[in-house]
Amino acid sequence: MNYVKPSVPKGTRDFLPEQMYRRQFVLDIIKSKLETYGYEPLETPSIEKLEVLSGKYGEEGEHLLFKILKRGSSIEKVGSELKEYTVHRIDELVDLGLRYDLTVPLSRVVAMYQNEITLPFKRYQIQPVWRGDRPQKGRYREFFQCDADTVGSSSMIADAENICLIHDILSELGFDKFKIRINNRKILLGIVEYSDVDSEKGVDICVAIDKLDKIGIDGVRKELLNRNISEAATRKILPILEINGTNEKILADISYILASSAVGTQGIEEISEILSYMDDFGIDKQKLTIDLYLARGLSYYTGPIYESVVEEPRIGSLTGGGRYDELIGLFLGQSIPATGTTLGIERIIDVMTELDMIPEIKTRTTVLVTIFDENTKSLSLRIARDLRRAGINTEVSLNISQLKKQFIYANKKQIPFVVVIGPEELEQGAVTLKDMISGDQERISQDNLIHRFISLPK
RNA sequence: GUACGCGUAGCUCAGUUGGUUAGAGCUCUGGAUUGUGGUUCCAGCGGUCGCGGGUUCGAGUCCCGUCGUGUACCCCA
Repeated sequence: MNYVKPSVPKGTRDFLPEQMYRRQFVLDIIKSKLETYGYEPLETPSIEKLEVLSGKYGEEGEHLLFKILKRGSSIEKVGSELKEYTVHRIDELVDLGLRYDLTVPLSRVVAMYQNEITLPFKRYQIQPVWRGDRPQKGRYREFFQCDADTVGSSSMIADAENICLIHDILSELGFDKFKIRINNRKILLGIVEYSDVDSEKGVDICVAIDKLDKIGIDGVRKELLNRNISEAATRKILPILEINGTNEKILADISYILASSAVGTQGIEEISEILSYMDDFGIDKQKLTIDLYLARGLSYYTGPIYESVVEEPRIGSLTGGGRYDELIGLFLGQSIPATGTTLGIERIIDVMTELDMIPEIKTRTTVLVTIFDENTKSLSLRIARDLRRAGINTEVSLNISQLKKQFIYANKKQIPFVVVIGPEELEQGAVTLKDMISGDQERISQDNLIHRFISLPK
């Protein structure tokens, strides 16, 4: 027989029940923490008009956008009427794209529903996004993100809250060796000003210095020169990357260097304001590091930026975010300040799995009610009904087979209790309850069965 | 887009300088045990060696191509 060899597209995955329990464990913690901060849920479509997505993610991001071919008559016209067809404009073939992140859809929503939304608007959103790059460790083409954003406030309290939220979530999930790296795009602008380079080269400088961790100071030097940054500018930039010490010292040093840059100075003030709020929120200072070379890729950030990393295993950042005061303006004509963070759900799950931080759950079913034969079937179903009405997660055997088979099933799924109702039990008005973990079993009255489970700890 | 690695049973893999009929563990099915799983023992099912071509008396093994997959770069969660 001919059959299709089953497979899923590159970089996508199925989540079987066992994996779903792991995901739910993580997501449940994240959701409840989000709600303690007053963030509210939002969902948006998987597909967006291309004009909404385009031009928001920089050149590289544009490249990774999944674009969707027109469908129905518009694409048939292209395919059927002509044997050969030259595409003159991309929008002849394509007018939609798959969601690339959750920030742009949020911005669109805010711009569209101004009358329904009360500012400041704090929302969270947990949905898949798509990127057309090559999968590798911790990278997929379809993956879930969780974003928490505050729209409509330029207060640094909002930024501090975001950072605090990340700290709380990572702690609650069981991470202790993580760092939150903080910087400010305004400081980076200040550095560009200070180095007397054309402002167009600013992006190149940021991309180069962002790699410090990976390629070291000499690597950055080469990278800068490769990107046609002058020797003189490079000499001014590199010493800034070597600033280290406590957060206070770093701020003092950089503010001395950038004293003549208004924007740089403002960036520094914002960071120290955030740090003071973090103190009020009771966040361990050891977890926060100011990294003057942190740039982050997305082009829409305008102010404080931050990401969190774990030392082991090396997998890149777990979360990333920042302030984007101009993005919503692209949909509105007037700017609305906003700041937010993205939690990389997949990476968090991958890391927690690797570090064995997620309890293994094979099933949430508490009890399997077996069926002995045709005569006892009805009673088994009634017992299952009673258990379910009492709120006990109950599975009932669907096939009448040897008890052995039914026990094997319970064992495989790690269902902790099995109820047997055979001819003897039927006659006595009893059931046999077996504890699959200890192996103990006892015969109890049908009335007592439910009480037995209700007294169990969940 | 660039570079490198890997494709052998459902899964994880072994397979010598190219040489008879391609192996193991796990899984699965049946039995030892017709009212009881997880341990043990016995038996069994399961392979176009990714695909196509080439070299050779002979290819799982060597060469070329192709597809899939993984890793690194770029970039990013």
